[in-house]
Amino acid sequence: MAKLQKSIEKREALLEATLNLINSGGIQEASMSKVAKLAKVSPATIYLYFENKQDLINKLYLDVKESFSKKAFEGYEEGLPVKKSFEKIWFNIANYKITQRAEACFLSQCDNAPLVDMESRREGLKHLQPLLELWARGQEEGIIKEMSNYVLYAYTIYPLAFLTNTEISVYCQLNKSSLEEAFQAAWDSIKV
Amino acid sequence: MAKLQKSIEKREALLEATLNLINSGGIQEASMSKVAKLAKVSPATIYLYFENKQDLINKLYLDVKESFSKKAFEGYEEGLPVKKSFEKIWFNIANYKITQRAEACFLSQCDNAPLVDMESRREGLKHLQPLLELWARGQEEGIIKEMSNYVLYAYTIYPLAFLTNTEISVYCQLNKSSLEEAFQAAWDSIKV
Amino acid sequence: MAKLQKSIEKREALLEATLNLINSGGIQEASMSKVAKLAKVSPATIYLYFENKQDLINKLYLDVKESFSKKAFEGYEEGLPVKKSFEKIWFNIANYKITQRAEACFLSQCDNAPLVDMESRREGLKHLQPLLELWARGQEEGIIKEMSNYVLYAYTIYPLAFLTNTEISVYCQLNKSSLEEAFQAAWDSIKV
Amino acid sequence: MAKLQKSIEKREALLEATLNLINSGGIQEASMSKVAKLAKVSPATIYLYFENKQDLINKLYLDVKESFSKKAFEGYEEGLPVKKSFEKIWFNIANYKITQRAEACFLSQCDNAPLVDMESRREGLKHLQPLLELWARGQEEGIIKEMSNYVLYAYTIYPLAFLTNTEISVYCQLNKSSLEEAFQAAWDSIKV
DNA sequence: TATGAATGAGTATTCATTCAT
DNA sequence: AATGAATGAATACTCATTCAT
Repeated sequence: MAKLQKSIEKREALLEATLNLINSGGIQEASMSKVAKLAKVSPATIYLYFENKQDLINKLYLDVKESFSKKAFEGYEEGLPVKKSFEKIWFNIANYKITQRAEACFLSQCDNAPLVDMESRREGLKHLQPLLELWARGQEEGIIKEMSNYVLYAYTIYPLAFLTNTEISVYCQLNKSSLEEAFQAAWDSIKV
Repeated sequence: MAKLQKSIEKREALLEATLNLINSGGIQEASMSKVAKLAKVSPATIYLYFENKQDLINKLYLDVKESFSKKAFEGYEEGLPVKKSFEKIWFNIANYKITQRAEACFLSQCDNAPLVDMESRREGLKHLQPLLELWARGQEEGIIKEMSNYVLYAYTIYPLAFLTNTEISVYCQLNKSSLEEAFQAAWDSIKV
Repeated sequence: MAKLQKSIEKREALLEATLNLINSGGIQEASMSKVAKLAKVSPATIYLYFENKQDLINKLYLDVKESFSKKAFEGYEEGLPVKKSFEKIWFNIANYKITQRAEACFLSQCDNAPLVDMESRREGLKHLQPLLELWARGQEEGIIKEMSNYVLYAYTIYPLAFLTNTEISVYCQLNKSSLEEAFQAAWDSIKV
Repeated sequence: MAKLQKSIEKREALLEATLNLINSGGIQEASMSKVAKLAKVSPATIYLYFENKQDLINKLYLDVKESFSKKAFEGYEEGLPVKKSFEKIWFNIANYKITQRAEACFLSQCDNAPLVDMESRREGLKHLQPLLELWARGQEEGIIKEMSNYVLYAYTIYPLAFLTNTEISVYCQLNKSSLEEAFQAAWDSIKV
């Protein structure tokens, strides 16, 4: 009860502290003692919750990745037409990236720098499965180009990482209309 | 002469060593002494060529960014039609990312993690100017959608980073036909 | 009863765990948490049975020393002739060192490194009293050289520590005949 | 010259500091930072001279072992009669153990606790070769009992470790006559 | 009695940087 | 211009011990 609750809270405080530190200064700034200080625990306490630094980062990655996918497929039902479904998912993701900027940036960092180990990476990829299936259906129906999943992803989802990037978002704020624009570009790139 | 030449070579050896170390293990693996060892100089020598570690990385970034832009606009002439020109530049970039994978990955890492300071980042962006002008021309001519440069970039150039990514490229090798496919997607996303 | 029994068992499990850890890796490997884990209790539990780490080691020393002396004087009766008695004790000790190698090695470690505090050391020495008295008798009878107890010990009992040492025993296995040999050497060194 | 000299002195200061710390409190008291402080250098400096802590201790062991053997065989000539030669070596060793008590105790600690790795141990044993050869000669001549080297060592050299032990030497000071006594015991134990 | 969680002080080691030569 | 040696401060991680339950 109270104890378990506190334990969970501490774990989450540690993950959050790590996320924030990595986000603002890269791993180089996310030393275990800084993480501890920010989470208001002793350095030794971290090791009650995580095996070591790599484990802490891996777990953070999986944690964030899961929260991301939950949002991504929120309200998604398999029965709807492909474009409608895709639109739903795309906006879900865009929304996540805009509102949970810290998490989104962290994921980008993980995708482009060797922060996370291969196994966690592979684990993290699984979450996308429903989207891949949707694309397959679109291709069967002749709506979506016959391109590999990687290319489809590169032209529809990946660009969002750029647009919601901390640096970029300063100059290029995504409002409702520019978001519609971006979706149109995404769809145009893959639709037949 | 010989002396100056040697000096230049040493500087380049240092930059290359840094690039390789960062690429294979992130900044965490690129300690000054490792850089020195890999470049076969004394740690103290690095400080004759660079102010400090941050400066070394900034200079490396600018260096790579410049080599990248040189390739990107190689053979590009302003007179040609917009699509032809864009195609030229796009394939140049794709080519660079495929053949100079190390450099490309390093740039991705810099774009997504706080390795490089803001000033260098801004400096690095300048190189894209000709492409932005080309897009402006395309928009005047009514060929390219009226979207911000950021969006145009996100849907045409940025996806290449994903497709040539070390991890991804294992599963998704870009041969001639899939590259054509990818270009088509890029163009479809921004053409009117 | 059952409860007391369990308590005693736990104490012994702790002592045994400590012995094994120290034996295989020195005190450096015998951290309180490792001891706890090996004895299958919580670290905090150790402090119910022992004041602190030093106390744990002291108590272990005294414990082992006592078990050692029990064996050493097993079957020893004061009435028998000096040589016979000495032989009995010597073989008792040799036997202990061979069969209880772990305990023997631990004692050697304690005798040569500052693991145990002075008081426990002094306490441990008391157990030898009967042997010292036997020697005194031997000297009175003119059978044993008039040397200090320390020298007598050094040439009769102490060598056994070397011969049963973990490292040495690999190369030099003590069988019945070599044991006889060794006893002869011991006796020759002190007999008049 | 001056530089090399200073370097050698620093290395020796480190070895000496380690020796003293281990001697007075065991390895547990010989932390790298304490060693550094006692040797009046920065902790980082240790790593310019030794790979890591284990290496530091191994090197110290070999160093001391070498100085020990040098003394042990000082003035020893192969031509002399076996007993004379043995006497020479025995008193050399006794002398070393009495005058260089710190070194002697350290060696004892190494022989009885897992401080030093196996390879260094093996390396250290080589130094005894001349003594083993002397014994072999004594056995050929029918002067020394046909016992294994280990037993011969256990009854002649090893007892010295006990007698010169820090604790023991307080109660049992080895003066000239008691030393003669001890030698006699050693010889009696192995002579035919 | 017994514990899991917690911790400040400590561990071995590496860091970016400087300095005498 | 170039270096090897040096370092204080930092690194990830572990320790012996305590405490609320």
